[in-house]
Amino acid sequence: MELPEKAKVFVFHFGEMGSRWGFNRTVGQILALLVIHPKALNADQIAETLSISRGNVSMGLKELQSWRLIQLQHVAGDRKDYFVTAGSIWDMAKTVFEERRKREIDPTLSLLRANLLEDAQNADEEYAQQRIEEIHDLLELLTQWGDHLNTLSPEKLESLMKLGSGISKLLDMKDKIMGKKHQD
Amino acid sequence: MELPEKAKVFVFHFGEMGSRWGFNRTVGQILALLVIHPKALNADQIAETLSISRGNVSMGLKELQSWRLIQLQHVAGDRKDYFVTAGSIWDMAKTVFEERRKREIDPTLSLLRANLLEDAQNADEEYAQQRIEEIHDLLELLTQWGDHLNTLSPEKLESLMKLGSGISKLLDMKDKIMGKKHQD
DNA sequence: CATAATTTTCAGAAATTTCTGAAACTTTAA
DNA sequence: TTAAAGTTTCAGAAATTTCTGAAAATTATG
Repeated sequence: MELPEKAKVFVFHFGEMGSRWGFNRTVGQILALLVIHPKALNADQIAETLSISRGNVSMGLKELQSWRLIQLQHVAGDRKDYFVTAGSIWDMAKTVFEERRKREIDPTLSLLRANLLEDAQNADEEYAQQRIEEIHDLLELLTQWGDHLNTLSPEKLESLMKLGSGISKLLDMKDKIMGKKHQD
Repeated sequence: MELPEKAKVFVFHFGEMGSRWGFNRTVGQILALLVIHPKALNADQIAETLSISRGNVSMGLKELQSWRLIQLQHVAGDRKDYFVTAGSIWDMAKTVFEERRKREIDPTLSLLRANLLEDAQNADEEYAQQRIEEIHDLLELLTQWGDHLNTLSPEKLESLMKLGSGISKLLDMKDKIMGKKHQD
C-alpha cells in the first residue's frame, strides 16, 4: 500500500518525534499510520506500507497496546488481526498523559517518598532532604491535579482550558465568595 | 567528593530517569547533584563525584544551560566556573514544561499547520486531514493553556491545582453567573 | 487430529547514542 | 606577551537501542 506524499510526511514526522514522546521510530510511524488511516490495518499491511520487518511490527503493536493507544479489531471472514486507534484524539491524549505519568513520575515519587522516611545525619543531608521534599510535594500535587482533570468530562475540560486569562478572575471571585477560608 | 548513600540513590535515579525526561544519564546525574548540593560546584568536582570524564561534564553542563536549568556562578578568588540550579524547584518545573513543549510539541504543530493548508485530493485524504486537524486543535489548545498557566503567580497556580474537585463546582458557578453566553 | 495460517520471540546485525580523553582553544594574570 | 589555568571540541571506543528474519509458538480450519 503506497501512501500519498502528505501522509508520508506526517507518518515520518511521528517517527522522528517518537523518541521524544517515549517510544521508538517505528512505533511512532505505526501509530501515525493508524491515526490517519480510515480503516483497520493488519500487521502485514503495516509492514509493507512502512517497509519494516514483520517482527518489528509485531513488537510495535504490542508496545502500542501496552500504551492503550490501539485496539485489536476482528474483520469478518479474515483470520488476521486488525488494528485501529483506541478512541478519539482526546481520548488518546488523555491516555498518553496517564501513561507518561506512570513511566516518568510515579517511579520517582516512590523513590522520593522512601528517601523522606530516613533521617538526615548532618546539615548537608538536611539540605538535600528539603529539596527532595520540595520535588516530592510538587510531583504529588501535579499527579493529583492530573487525576482530577482526568475525571472531568471532555466538555468541562475544554471549557476550562478555553478560559484563558479568565481563570485568574475566576480564582479571585472564588476567594472573594469563600472569604479565603478553605485554602487547602 | 564522596556522596552519602542516600544522595547516591537520588542521583543515580535521576540518571536512570534522564532518558525518559529528555536528556541522557549523565545530564540527569549532574542535575540531581546540583539540586541536592548546598553549594555551587565546578566541573572537576562534578566529574570526580560522578566518576565521569571531564569532557562529558562539559557537554552535560552545556546541555543543562540550554535547558535553562542551571546557572553559572563565579566564586570570589577562584577562576573556575561554578554552577548552581536556576531558581526554585517550581521555577525549574516551569522551565522543564516550557522546554519540553518547545521540543515535543512546537515542531509537530508547525508541521500539522502546513499540512492543513493543502487540499485533500480524495476521501482518504479528507479523513486524514480531519484527524490531523483534531490533533492540531488539541495541541494548540494545550500550548495556549500552558502559556496562560505560566503567567499565573506560583501562589495562584498552586491554589488552582489544590482546588481538586472544587474546579468542577467553580466552572458550574461561572456558567450560572455568565449565563453560558461567552463560550466561544 | 493434522496442517495451514498467523503471530511472537529472540539471537545477532545494524544503527544510534553516549562517553572518553587528548588536542585545540580561550581566558586570566603575572 | 607568555604561560598557566581552565574550558570546549571531537574522533573514535563503548554502550545501548532498534531492527531483521528465521525459527518457535499459537490459533483456526477442514
